[in-house]
Amino acid sequence: MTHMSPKIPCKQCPLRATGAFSANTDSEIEFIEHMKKREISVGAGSSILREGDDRKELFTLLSGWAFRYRTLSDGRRQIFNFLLPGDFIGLQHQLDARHPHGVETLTESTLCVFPSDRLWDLYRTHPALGFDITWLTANEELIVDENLLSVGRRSATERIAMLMIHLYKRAERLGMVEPDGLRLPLNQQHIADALGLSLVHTNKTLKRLNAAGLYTLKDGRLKLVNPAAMARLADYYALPLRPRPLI
Amino acid sequence: MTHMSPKIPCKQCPLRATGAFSANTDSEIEFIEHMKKREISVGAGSSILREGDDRKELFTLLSGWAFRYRTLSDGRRQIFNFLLPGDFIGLQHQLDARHPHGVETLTESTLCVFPSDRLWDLYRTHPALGFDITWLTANEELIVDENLLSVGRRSATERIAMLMIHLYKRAERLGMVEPDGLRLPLNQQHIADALGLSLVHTNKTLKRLNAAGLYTLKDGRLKLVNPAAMARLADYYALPLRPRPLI
DNA sequence: GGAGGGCAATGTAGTAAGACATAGCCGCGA
DNA sequence: TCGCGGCTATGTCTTACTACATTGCCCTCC
Repeated sequence: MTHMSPKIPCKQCPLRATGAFSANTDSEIEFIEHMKKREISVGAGSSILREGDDRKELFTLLSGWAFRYRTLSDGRRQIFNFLLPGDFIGLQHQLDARHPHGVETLTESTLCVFPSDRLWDLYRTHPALGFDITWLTANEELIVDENLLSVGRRSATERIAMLMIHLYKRAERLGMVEPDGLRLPLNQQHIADALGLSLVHTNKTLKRLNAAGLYTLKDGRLKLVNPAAMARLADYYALPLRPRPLI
Repeated sequence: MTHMSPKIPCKQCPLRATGAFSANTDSEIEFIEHMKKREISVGAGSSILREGDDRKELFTLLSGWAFRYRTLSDGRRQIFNFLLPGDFIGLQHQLDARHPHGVETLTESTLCVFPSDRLWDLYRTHPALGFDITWLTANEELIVDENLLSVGRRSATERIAMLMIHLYKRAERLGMVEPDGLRLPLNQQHIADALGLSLVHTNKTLKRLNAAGLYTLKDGRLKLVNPAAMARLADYYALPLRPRPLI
């Protein structure tokens, strides 16, 4: 399932070509490339990190979709966030001997793997990269805040509208939206677990939103028919599009 | 309401005396002290940051309680987290021109104020402090994750149990628990807004937990009668007690 | 071609939680 | 001493959401 891939040189990183990420100096990119231990490719539904793991590694999702979650001891699961290319994984690990959450892929994915014991070197020799890592962490927190607002205070309909528009915008920025829509690899159980809803209620609410003509979903391709109405429904406020760091 | 206080030298910071925080070198403490622009004291219910603010400042809560929240345009409010002494405020601001959330005090509080344009200097000249800031950010995210798990997947009873034990443990670590219990400056509306519940339902659930003998709350003093039962109810997992950074 | 698994759709019934209204308590200030 | 505002308490009614059960569709695998 998991296997090593030939290591793509960071200088030719396909993500950097999208324009969504901020530039780095040659020295910084060399450092990242040197720190990058290997690259792995995994299938859909693979576990990258398990809850309670003590693996000391950091990852950058290079391609594919994944999600971060945690389960209660009786099996109830909450998805914290969905991960898209460029997202950084594993920092929480610094806080505890074990990983507080799990990470699982939704599609075939490739990931860059970094040993976490090089992290301190990174801060010491390239403070700008250290700053970038803080940025990425703060950004992740911002998204979780937003999800908490959804789950805590939005209705089921609003939550789904919010999730759709939010994922759509994030993917759009990475150039993942194609003419026939966005390939959305979530099933209804994922949506339910991300939004704190039951599977059945998610299904019914999705149908209602669909019947209202707000979106179409054919063969896993999502199209927002009326993004403005969707955004209004969700009380969505878009952050300005600025290049973001990439490690 | 807000007024400047005489600046406490960081070396004699009362928080450092609690033992809950990790040590810093003299040079680091000098840098922090130099970066600290001023100190402010505010009353209970003061707004430190408003949603949408464009103030470019960072804060450390030196004493008192506060909370971080956001409101939807129709007024529904979600509290993301409660802030205790030592918590760092304002980093999200780096991501956008405006502050995505508000911060309000629950008690009289004092805060250290740092200009955010010194932040880059901090990373450059004291990488270990940069690392600490990442740590604090990741830690905040961890707590929000936990809250999202509560609001998304725990029952009302479990949510309240979780909130109580979580706040209790955090406060305990800072030496804020006194023989007659912990001074808890939240009202039921705060609890409701943090847990995604209505005020009425919060009230009834509190009463039930109280009747079950799990806690007592007299004159704002919280005591956990049976912390183990509370923890079991909440499926609570405590992070190991390690010293944490302080800026 | 049939069995089986993963997923969406739908009906029914039950319940946890919300909405609304009201009342009591307490501290505070005029 | 009275009224007022902030907070907790409680009752009743409603509903959004969950739990459970079933059906149907589309794959894939033998």
